[in-house]
Amino acid sequence: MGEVNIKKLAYELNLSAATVSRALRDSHEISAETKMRVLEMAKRLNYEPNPFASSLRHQKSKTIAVIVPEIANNFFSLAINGIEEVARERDYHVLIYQTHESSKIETSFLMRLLSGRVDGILISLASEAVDKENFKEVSKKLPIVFFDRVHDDIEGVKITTDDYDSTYNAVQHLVENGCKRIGYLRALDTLSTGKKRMQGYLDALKDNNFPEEPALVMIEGEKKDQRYSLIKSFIEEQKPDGILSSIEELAMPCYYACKEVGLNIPKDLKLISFSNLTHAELLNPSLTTINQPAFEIGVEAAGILFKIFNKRWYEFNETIVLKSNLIKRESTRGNF
Amino acid sequence: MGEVNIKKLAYELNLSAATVSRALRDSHEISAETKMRVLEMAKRLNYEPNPFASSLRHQKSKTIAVIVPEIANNFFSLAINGIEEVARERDYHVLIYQTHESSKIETSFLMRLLSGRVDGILISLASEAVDKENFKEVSKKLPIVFFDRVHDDIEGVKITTDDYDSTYNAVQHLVENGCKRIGYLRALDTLSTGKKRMQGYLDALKDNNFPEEPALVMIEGEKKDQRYSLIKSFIEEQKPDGILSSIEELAMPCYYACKEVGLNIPKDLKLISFSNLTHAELLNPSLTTINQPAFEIGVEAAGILFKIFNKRWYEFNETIVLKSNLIKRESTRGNF
DNA sequence: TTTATTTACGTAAACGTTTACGGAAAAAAC
DNA sequence: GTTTTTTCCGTAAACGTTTACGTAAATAAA
Repeated sequence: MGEVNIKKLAYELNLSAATVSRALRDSHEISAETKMRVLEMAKRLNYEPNPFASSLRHQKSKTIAVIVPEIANNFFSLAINGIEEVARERDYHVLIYQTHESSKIETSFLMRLLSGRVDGILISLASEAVDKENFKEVSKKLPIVFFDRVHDDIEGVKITTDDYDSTYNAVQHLVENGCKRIGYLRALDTLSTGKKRMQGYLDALKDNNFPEEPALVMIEGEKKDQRYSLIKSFIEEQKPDGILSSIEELAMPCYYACKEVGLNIPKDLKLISFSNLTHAELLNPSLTTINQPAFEIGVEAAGILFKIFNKRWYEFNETIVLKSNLIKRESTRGNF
Repeated sequence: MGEVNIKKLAYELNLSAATVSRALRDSHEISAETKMRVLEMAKRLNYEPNPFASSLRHQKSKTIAVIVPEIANNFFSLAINGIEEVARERDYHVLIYQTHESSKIETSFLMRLLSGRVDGILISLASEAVDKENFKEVSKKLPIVFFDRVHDDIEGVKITTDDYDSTYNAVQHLVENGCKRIGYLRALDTLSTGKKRMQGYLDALKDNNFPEEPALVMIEGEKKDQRYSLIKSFIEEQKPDGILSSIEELAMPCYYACKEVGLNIPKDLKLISFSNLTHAELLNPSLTTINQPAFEIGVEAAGILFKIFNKRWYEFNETIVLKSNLIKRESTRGNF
């Protein structure tokens, strides 16, 4: 720990600790000359205030927590990027936690954060079913902002994208390009994020007078290593001519599966997916994506959290919806 | 802040705060029965110890800082993933900071961390020239572990990959596949990480009796938005038949540039790059990569930091070198 | 001149936790 | 039965910072 503290400064300057403290915080009850002296000495001795003493006294930490399912994910790492930038501007610190989609881990993080270690939480929910009571408990004591992965049953401030419109428009795009059997790779189905994406898909089908066909919706199993084989048999059995994937992680295996099965994208099968892959353009074929403004979501989420800090936060209950971009590329090109 | 603290617990239990504290830490001088009572009450009242009070008292934070150039980067996000997992196992918290390659920001973070906010630092250096004195200053007070982006002139514990061998072998691979003019996209040249990569390239050329040709080394400019045009003119003017890129960010523009210029990868130009792209396999053509074990680097770096916590850390001065993988794919396939 | 106000600083308590020290009671040793 | 040891708990101080309160001196108002 830094050995130079306020007492040391005070001693060197022949002042009281109180005066030094006030001088450092530019209090009006300290003379300009004294302030000068204190500032200089502080600089000379490389004084850094002890954050724990401050936090203990102030009951605030100048720290926020970010809880996400995974860090190593194009969407979340971009969102964290945005969050970090906003936090840095305000001299806040960012703690980071990943749940690996486990609501048990998620809950344990939340409970630990009730200690006051952070002034607020930014969270993107794990896909596992959540305990709503928990969030009520936490949000009574701490401002929480939910982003992207949200749940309708949990009250609070939320930043999302236009999930329903995104899938609706994506299906529309597939229909326009001649798809007759549009499969949906479903994920996040415990969250409203997932439900809305699903609903957009369903409604678009209905509006195009497509028959209802539950088998065309592939539901992800428990284990990630089954994804590939699941998708492969889905393609072989259901023979879709278009696939809309609700997450990037399910779209990539489609490439491999199609190669394996001998299907050409987009000639035999058109593919479109939510994705924040930087180089979707360079894939073979380039992937038509629903691109979420991940960085902006992070900026927005952090921004609103700081707004909340300055007001009585429980008055907030809005949901901010940012628009995703449908970027049309080769994987959905041409008609059959 | 959590309203229930040790004093409250003590009051409810008719005990002193000291006894409660000791009971919670399972001290031997508290009877089994009292411990039970305390634990129960703590659970019932949802007691969470105030971390700032503890930290203030203990002079340690149970927190580590991770400083990286960018979070939204395949390599760094994976490394952070590894770090977070190790930290979680030990009930440590992870603060995250990004420098955007600016050594000024980097320094400012380091200085702020001297306050004792963290028990140790994991850092991957910004590519801008660094002030070594700064690090000496910091590392006198705080354990630092450097990973991947390291600097020989800065003493300390380091986790790197076999940068020299990686580029050496990559060049060898290009030579074996018939390349005669092998260009190098240089980056990180202020760091030993970059220097070693460069040296591996140079030595491999020499060992293959290639003439020295400085023009074949493209040096990155200041601005990132110039990358594409720089690379394009590099390819047009130097007409390399093989390119080795020292970072992923310089390899991707090659794809676009080749398309623009009308060169076929790998027929006209073979490409190989350091990269942690998850789906390098799916690029068009799939990219031959030098894949760094990013996750493991994170795990290793965090692991050694925790080892240091338990010993007198300034006795450590090792460099741990993990092996990268050369994954051969289409972008270097075939002979001319 | 007297009184009121302002300026500039010091004293001491508080934030919540931990721990050195002390001590009463119980248990063990003599 | 006395002494020593052990068990179990309380008191109080400390970590470094902040701030309510107090106050002496300087200035302004009367």
